[in-house]
Amino acid sequence: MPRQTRHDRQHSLDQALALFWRKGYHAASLKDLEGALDMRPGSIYASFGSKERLFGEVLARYGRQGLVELERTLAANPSPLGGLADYLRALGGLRDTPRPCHACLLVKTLLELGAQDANARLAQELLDAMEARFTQAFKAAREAGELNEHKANDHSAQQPARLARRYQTMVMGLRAHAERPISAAELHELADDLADDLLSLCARRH
Amino acid sequence: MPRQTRHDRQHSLDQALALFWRKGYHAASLKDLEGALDMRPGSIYASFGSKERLFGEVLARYGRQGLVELERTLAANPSPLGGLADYLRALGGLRDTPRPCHACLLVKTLLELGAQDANARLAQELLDAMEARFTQAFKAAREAGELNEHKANDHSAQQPARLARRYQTMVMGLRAHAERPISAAELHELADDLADDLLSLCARRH
DNA sequence: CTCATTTTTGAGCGATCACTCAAATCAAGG
DNA sequence: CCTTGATTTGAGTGATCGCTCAAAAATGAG
Repeated sequence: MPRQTRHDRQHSLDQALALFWRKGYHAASLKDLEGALDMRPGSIYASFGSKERLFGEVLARYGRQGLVELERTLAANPSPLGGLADYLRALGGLRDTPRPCHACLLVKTLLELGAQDANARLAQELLDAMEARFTQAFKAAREAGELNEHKANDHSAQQPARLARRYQTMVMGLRAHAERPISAAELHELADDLADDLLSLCARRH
Repeated sequence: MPRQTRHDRQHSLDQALALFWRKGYHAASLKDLEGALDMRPGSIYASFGSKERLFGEVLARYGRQGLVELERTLAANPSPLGGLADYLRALGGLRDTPRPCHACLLVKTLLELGAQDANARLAQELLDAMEARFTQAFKAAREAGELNEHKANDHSAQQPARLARRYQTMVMGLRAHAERPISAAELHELADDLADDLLSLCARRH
């Protein structure tokens, strides 16, 4: 039988993720990858095909992890709307712990590579998946009676899909903001304010 | 006296802006710039010093234009809060007319270059200037009695500076969203919803 | 026109880019 | 142990990167 590989694929992907997340796709060179993965070019190409395909795998992994994290946060709160507020508040902690980067890799990729690139399209699909999960949560919130009922008709801005889009706008804006050199406390304040706004807008009295 | 230059500096900067805005800093090569500016390398370097410094001038120009546009929108509405809502709604038109890119160049730059880069720091300063202008507008709104008074004390989320930060979060998120392949109508809907949320949050009854 | 001065040109610089492949290395089977 | 076959290596590929500079072109003064 063939010898077993020296490198763990998942671990390599995590190392590549940290590098791409920090430096962006173009600025991360193969020399950088050699260092991050502790692999020589030949091994990298044997394992992943090309820088572009490696980045695609990294994106998919990142997106999957993000969805899992969202799912965990939502599951921890019996109230769907409360769960969404919790998720926003949790993003306020982005600067509490060291990270490769504070902004969302999917948004970074979408902005850096432009809408034509194959990996940017993958990033878009993953953002769509997040938005779909947000929509599902807002639907659950409506069914739980957590939304302002007199506004929740089919033509109002309180539709779950439209709420989800605004919610994602807040998440994207918050994470872009997190990349600016503001303090951890300021970021928490911003995230908490946004969470309060969400609750205020959805559940305010009529 | 010396011969006059064949190229208009401002026009060259506009061409460079379109290129950098569309492709990003790293992906825009000097070959691309030669085409966009209709100048050969020697002329480009004689005029602008380096790709990095040229990009810095482009950023400064973009930031100045953005501030002017904000000022114009705010001046067109006697109500400060209404002006801020108008500015959000106007961003909903980003997909109505062809553009090099729909996202904000300052955010693109901040995310692509990382917080250490000199030009990323310039982008941050320009974002700060925008946020400062937002704060000024919210202060004017408070003085005009357009904010929910019982919440506008010094420790509340209704402080102009905190409102401005949330407002900028919405703008950044909206413009990042604009880079996704959504229709012009959807983008208008999102922008209008965000504008309504802003009015709802600031001026809702108490 | 000639001259003086400045701008513009573009071939070409060294460095680095993503990537290849023949050879060396290593693990498992016999 | 040796053989087998997949894995790993790293020097080297051509292409492109940002950039330079001596020469050519262009302008205004006299």
